[in-house]
Amino acid sequence: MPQLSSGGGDDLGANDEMIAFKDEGEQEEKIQENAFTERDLADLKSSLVNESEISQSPSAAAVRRGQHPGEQRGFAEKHREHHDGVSKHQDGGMYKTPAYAGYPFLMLPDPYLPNSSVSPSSNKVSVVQQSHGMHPLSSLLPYSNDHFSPSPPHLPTDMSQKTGVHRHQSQDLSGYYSLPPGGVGQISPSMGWQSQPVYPALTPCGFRQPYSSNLPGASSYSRFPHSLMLGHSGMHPTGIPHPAIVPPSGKQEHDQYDRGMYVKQHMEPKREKEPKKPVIKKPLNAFMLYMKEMRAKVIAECTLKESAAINQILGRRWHALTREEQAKYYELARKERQLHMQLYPTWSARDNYGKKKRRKREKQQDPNTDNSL
DNA sequence: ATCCCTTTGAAGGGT
DNA sequence: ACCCTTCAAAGGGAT
Repeated sequence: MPQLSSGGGDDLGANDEMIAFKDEGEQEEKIQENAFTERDLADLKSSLVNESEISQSPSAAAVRRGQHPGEQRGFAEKHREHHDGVSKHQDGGMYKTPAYAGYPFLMLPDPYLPNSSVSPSSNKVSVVQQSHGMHPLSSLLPYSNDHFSPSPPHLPTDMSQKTGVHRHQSQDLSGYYSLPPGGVGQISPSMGWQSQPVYPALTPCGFRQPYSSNLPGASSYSRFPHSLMLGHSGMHPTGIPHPAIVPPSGKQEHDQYDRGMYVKQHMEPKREKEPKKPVIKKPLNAFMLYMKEMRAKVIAECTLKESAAINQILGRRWHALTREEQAKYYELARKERQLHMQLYPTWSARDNYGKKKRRKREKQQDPNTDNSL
């Protein structure tokens, strides 16, 4: 699929090309597992937490994707092939599912808005956040805007008016991202959810539920904290506020749920403290975008809270997605990278190295004792 | 208060 | 080209 830029297309983003899945090799055995018995399902249900290696889901995914002969190829090839077959119909069945109850991109900082100058040289971008602004990328997705339209209570709906910025949702996205013509439109979900039963069939979550059902649930939906959707106090050196910019204090994701709260927390404390350089975070990859979107749904379905467990589910669901479904997120991620690159041309992922301490590095050193030398 | 966990993908550096 | 490491989100749990 061309526009996924297997090198071609745009030279901005790194190839979204999908390297073969880590567990792609497992698919051999998965083929044997095609006879996925109910007993397996039962086992899975009871031991999903640990069975990420067992990868039933990938097998399930294999079953779904296995409709095509060349199932064991790398994902890039799969994508390529799939996009050859795409563009049949645009009804986007999958997107109609309530699972996509609105996409975070619908609310974005001005830099992402059509009329906002994305050019790094412009400082005129309003810092005020739009509540019902439409992300240019959102046009990529059939997510109905009205899923998000009832603007969250904590986000004043007239904010856009304050900014004096009007957005033209109908404007051509490619204009903002310098995308190759047709790059956007080519993403067309075709297969829809008809083949979705894999996971949902298992259980809504296919997961053991260690928690009682007193979860925030629906409230989680109202705060879709996409990195691109909410404003921050972070400011790009150019003056352009960008969600990727996080105040040195970090923890942006927790604060951004409620802008009011965010402001409150950041107005008084250490005002005169030397303004350390804001951290520009990495653009989200396809899976991260998918997680952001689906996390709330999984939480609601599975009454889970632990992100580690949720992420396991999301990881399996990710593999269970059809190529078309995944392609949507790959494309979004590609555009995020493009935008990120436009906003912060000099930024490097390396800039954030060491910001998270060392984490598991030493952990990995432990098991293998050869590091002891 | 900080780090871990857990997932996939992107990116950078080393070989 | 390939391999390894780190980070991106998330939030409960552990330290």
